[in-house]
This record gives sequence, C-alpha cells and structure tokens, in this order.
Amino acid sequence: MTVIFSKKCEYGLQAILYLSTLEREAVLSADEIARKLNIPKEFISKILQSLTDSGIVFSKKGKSGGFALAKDPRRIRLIDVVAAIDGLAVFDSCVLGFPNCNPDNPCPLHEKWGQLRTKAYGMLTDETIDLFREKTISKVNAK
Amino acid sequence: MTVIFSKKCEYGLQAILYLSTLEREAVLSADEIARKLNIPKEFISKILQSLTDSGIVFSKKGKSGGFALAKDPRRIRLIDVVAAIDGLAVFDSCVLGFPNCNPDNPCPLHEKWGQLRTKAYGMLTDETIDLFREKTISKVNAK
DNA sequence: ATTTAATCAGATTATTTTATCTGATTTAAG
DNA sequence: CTTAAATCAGATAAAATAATCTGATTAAAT
Repeated sequence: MTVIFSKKCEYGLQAILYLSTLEREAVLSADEIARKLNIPKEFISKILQSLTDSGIVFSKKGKSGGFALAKDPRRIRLIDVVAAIDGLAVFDSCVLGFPNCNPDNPCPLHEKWGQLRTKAYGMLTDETIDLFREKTISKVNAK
Repeated sequence: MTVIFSKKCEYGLQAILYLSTLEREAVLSADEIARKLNIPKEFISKILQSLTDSGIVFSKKGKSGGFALAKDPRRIRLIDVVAAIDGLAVFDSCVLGFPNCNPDNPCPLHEKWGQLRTKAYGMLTDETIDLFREKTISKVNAK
C-alpha cells in the first residue's frame, strides 16, 4: 500500500487540528480527543506525549488535565507536526529507493518527482494550523 | 516514517526500469536482477512473479530462464506498475485519514492536497518505462 | 536420460508499525 | 487527607510489511 503519512502522523495532525478549534486556555483530555476522532485512546496518548516533548503541545497533568496547543496556531506549521512525528527524510530521499540518486546522478524520476515534492513541502510549510480553525472536524470524521 | 511507495513497489519499479534497458528477447534471471539492484533475491522473485501475473512481465521457466518485459516499454506506464503492486487507493483517500472527507465535506487539506495528488497521478500516467531507457541504472545504484 | 539452473507456490520467519496494558506520578476536588 | 481523573513511562501484544526458506516443477544443456 502506498502511503503518504504514517498512521501516527495522520492521527497527530488530526489531533492538532482539533485542538486548534478550542478556546485558548482550555485543555482537552486524550480520552475526549480519542472519542471525538475515533482514534485508539492509548495510541493518541502516546502521540500527544511525543508532541508535548517536541514543544508543539502543552500538557496539564493530574485531574482535569489534558492537552492544548503550546503556541499560537498561526505559528504551528503543518510541516512542524510532520517533522516531529514522521521526520523529513521523505523530502530528501529517492522516490525509487536508489541509494545514490542525486542531482549529478539522477534516477529517471528525479526531476519530475522533485518538482512535486518541492510543491508538497512548500504547501506544508506555508500552511499553519490556524488556517483551518473554522472547519468542523466532526463533519469529516462522522462514522 | 513517511513513505511514498512501499518497498515492494520501489523494488518492482527498479526492476522494471532495469528490464527496460535490456535487448528485446533477452531475459534476465531474478538472481541477476537481485545482485544488480541490491535487492534480496527471494523478495524480488516474489515481486516479479506477481508482475508476471499482472501481465507486465513475461517469465521464461527452466534453465537459462528469467524475466523480460511483457510488452513494448512505451506501453508500460509507471502507474500500471504502482497499481499492480501498491494499488491506487492513495489517490482516492483523505491525506489526513478522515473517513468522511469528500468534495462536499472536505478536510482542511482537501483542496490543496488534491491538486498535488492529481499532478502526481498525471505524471505517473504520462510517463512510461521507455522514457528512461538511456539512464544508467548502475550509477544511481552503486553502493 | 540426467543434471543443472531457473521459475513457481506456499509456508515460515523477522522486522516494523500499530495498538494495548500496567503501574507510577501528578493534581484538582471533596 | 483521601479519592478520582488525568498524564507519563515502559513493557507487551497484534497486525502489517519485508524477507527467507523449502520443495515442486520446468526446460536447456550435457
């Protein structure tokens, strides 16, 4: 199966986008996020933990604790979330898997794929979490 | 880790491209392909078998047997190989993994990602194996 | 005919990714 | 102070992907 983001990254992006729709100051528990987005609770907990380590998410421990964005949504780029979870290797390695593919010694797809990849990277870099706040997460996630 | 094609698909594309550089009529054994491309022999054998079932590759059994393209390289599109190995689901599902994402109910990335995906699909559909025959596989694959 | 070198078919193993479990720690609230 | 509800940390389990093994069949070459 061809894949763009890992499941972990998909879930992480979903959660971040969801958190961006909340009031500032409010925290949401992993359990609530899991239920809202239909993500296994323990799995999204782990992902939120790692996003906390990366400084993208803030966590409040103890009773009535939970998670919130660590900074202004306008300052969290999609690429930051992807980098924190999946890393950026895909934007810097040969799409055909040839070990020595580089501009001086390109694989047959090097040029054309490179253009697409650059566009994708640019899009993820330009777009911040904030742009999507008005969208309703619930609709696209209904069972 | 973010990934575009599965390992299976990468290897399959590498092998097909390599086969396209051969003389018409010539067959190459799985073992030779494996050595040339640094792919586990048994693994590439399986992949070549499935590409044979898909009608992309022709196989000659018995001693001095091997594999060759089943048709003119100008008539094998990259997308055909991808479809045979990884399938095309990635070109028709939400990049964020939202189950109900569709044009009437789009996820925040629907529009922008859709454009990129269409371009990628178009590229894989336009390009055939033949275009790459002059490229030297060995160079991009050197250890 | 026999040997040899190849594909083919199906089972098995290894590795990675996804998901779950267990228990410790933290903190708000009664 | 005690309880309840949450994160946190690390181990474990399950599923998917990647890789390997075993033996059967095929066909060219001797």
